[in-house]
Amino acid sequence: MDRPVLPLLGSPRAARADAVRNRRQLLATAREMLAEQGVARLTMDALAERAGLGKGTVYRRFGTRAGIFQALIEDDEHAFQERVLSGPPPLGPGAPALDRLIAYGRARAAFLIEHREIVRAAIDGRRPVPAGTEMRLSQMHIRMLLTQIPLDGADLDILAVQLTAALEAPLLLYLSAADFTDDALHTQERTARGWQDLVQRVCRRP
Amino acid sequence: MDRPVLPLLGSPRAARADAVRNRRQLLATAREMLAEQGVARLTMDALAERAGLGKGTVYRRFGTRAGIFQALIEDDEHAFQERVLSGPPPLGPGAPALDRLIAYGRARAAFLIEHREIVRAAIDGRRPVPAGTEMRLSQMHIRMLLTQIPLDGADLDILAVQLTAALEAPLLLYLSAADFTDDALHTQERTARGWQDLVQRVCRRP
DNA sequence: AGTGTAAGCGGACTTTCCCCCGCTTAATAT
DNA sequence: ATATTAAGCGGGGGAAAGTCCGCTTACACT
Repeated sequence: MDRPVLPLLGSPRAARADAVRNRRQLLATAREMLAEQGVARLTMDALAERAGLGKGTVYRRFGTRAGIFQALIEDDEHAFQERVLSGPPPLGPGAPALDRLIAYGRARAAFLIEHREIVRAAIDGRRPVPAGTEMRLSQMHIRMLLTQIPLDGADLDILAVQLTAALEAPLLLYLSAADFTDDALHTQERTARGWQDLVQRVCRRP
Repeated sequence: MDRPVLPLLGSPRAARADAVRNRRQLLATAREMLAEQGVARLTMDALAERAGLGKGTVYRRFGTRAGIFQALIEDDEHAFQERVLSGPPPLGPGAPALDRLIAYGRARAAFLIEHREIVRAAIDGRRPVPAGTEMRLSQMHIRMLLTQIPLDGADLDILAVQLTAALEAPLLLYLSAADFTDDALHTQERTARGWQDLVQRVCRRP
């Protein structure tokens, strides 16, 4: 019997059990090594060996070294998105869109500072401002909120990209600089205030 | 190009002739290889060999692989900054600050698209080099223009960082995506319009 | 259960980045 | 001119990223 030529959308194939297991194992091991030895010691070879797997498997699962850190962040990001999508206002639904936008910036700044070690490692090897998938979620959320605010004649797609970058830029700049330790909270707060000021300016009517 | 070192405050020493010569030689060779063989073939070893110099010299001059691309951009950037600082209005001095800001965004977008190949290579770099120098100039200029616009109670440093990132984000996002070729001008124009809209919103009075 | 097959796995191999450090040389002082 | 010295130079080498491809195995369909 001929097998279906095109699998229907969303069912290309179930992920194999060993693949899922190995992915989990690698992420867990990566977190251990990160906590114990810091970012620098987390090499692909060391990770593979400590996880008891082959190097090829690490690459199959994450593609690049930066991919590991992105995966780690996305992992944590799930809980964060949960709060954003269905938590209490003003972050979650129920508050005016502008308030949610401001709250989102504040929460996002806190999130990035809280995970600064991993974030730093993730941007260390890749794109400066737009940093992969994590940013895509931010962008989508911001765009969604923007649709609920009257902004005559604005290009929402561009505006969402601009605002997402504007939100993260001060933090990424800070994290890119070497030796951040003490004034993290100060940067976080200043970023949050700057964000609030920016979106209020952008969204107010003339 | 001469090194952009500030000779003002107690210059410790003049740059050595051979150092300057080698730097020029390396940049020229890098441009050749870039044009002939594309980005991927431009390795530190290959560059050194073709330039007839040692690997150590390449590393000494540019620090990292990404540093080469940054140096190439800065080279071109010099002419650009010339126009910005002392060219005709509205880009150069003489026009209202808001108009200059808008003109700057448009010119910057054109510049980045024009040099898209190199910019892309610089983005792909592995590690942050001395600093994102290219961006710093943008930031300083934008901040300078902002001081000439009444913006009550804004944190100018943060705002400059935010706007710089907002300006470049759409372009960098586009350049990060693989296979850009045809719709470059479209992206450029859309970015320029988006920038104009953004700064007008930010700078208008309530 | 048996079987076909696509996906996953592993680890040796290649590439290339970046560091190191003894030797050389240009700029300056005597 | 000669001596001094700090900066520059070179290329070997370690280390880690990323690739390749034959072997293995989980899953789906009889």
